[in-house]
Amino acid sequence: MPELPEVETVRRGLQPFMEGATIARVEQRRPDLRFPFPENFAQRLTGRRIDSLERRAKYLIVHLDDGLGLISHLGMSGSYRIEQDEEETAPGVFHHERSRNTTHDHVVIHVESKERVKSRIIYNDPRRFGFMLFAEPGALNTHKFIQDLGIEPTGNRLDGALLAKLFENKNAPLKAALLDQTLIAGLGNIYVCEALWRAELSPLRVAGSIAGENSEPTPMAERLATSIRSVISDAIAAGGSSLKDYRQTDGELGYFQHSFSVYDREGEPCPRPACDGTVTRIVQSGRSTFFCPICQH
DNA sequence: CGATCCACCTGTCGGC
DNA sequence: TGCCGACAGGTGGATC
Repeated sequence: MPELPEVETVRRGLQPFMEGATIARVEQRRPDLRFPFPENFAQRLTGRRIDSLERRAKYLIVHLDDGLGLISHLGMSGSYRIEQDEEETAPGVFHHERSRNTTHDHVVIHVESKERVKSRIIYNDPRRFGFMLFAEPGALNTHKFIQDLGIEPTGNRLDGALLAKLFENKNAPLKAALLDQTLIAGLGNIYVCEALWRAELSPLRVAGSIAGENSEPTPMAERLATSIRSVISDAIAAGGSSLKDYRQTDGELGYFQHSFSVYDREGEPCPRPACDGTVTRIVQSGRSTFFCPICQH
């Protein structure tokens, strides 16, 4: 599930428990996720204080007090949750906590805050497409998975002119160009579909066609840049999207899935006022694309 | 170099 | 019920 807004939601959920806290113990319950864990994974984390928690594209980066960076990617099905020891429950009072599936809890990080509050930060990932790696001190920006990432679609740096420049001479369809993490970093299948719908642009259109003749941004490039920024910002504000049983770190569901205009809405009427199109599903480079063939050109 | 495809996993859902 | 195939939020790495 996790695209940029979901990873940002996870970062915000973990931050109060991690920043300034000390790692007391790490349980690594299997040798690998998508990749093997680094040598001495648990040992190198144990005893460290956590300086800060950063997000870059869909990566979470935990900055430790010795300069080490823990790079965490959630893949398709990774999630974090927080657990704390419950208050003493009165005898005979049945505790109605939702039973949790702990089958795929692969890493448990035991932390203690400055106020001596103890928490467990648990990484769960059924499909194990996620991974955890180290960036050695000072080497984060030259890490092979980080160094080629493109511009963040948050803030206001991504405008029509920059987008036109990025897509200039690209023959790939817009859908593929928007998913290319070396151009724009953090968009995934859902938010690409949603941004293209907002911009009234077809996912099949050649990416280079939105760049102007002499690098002048076209109205299409301006619309797409605005749409990308708005859909990402709206999704972050809603706490991301919950698909399947994905939840935020506090167990709350994100709400943005209720705001999808086209994603996973095959056969429904196009929600654009005065458009009588039907949301259609096609497959592009092996993945579903949802769009309205009437209003998206 | 850039552009395309596949592999990596488990779980769920719909159809028969 | 049960079985089987299709599909799911991503992307590194192989291959052309």
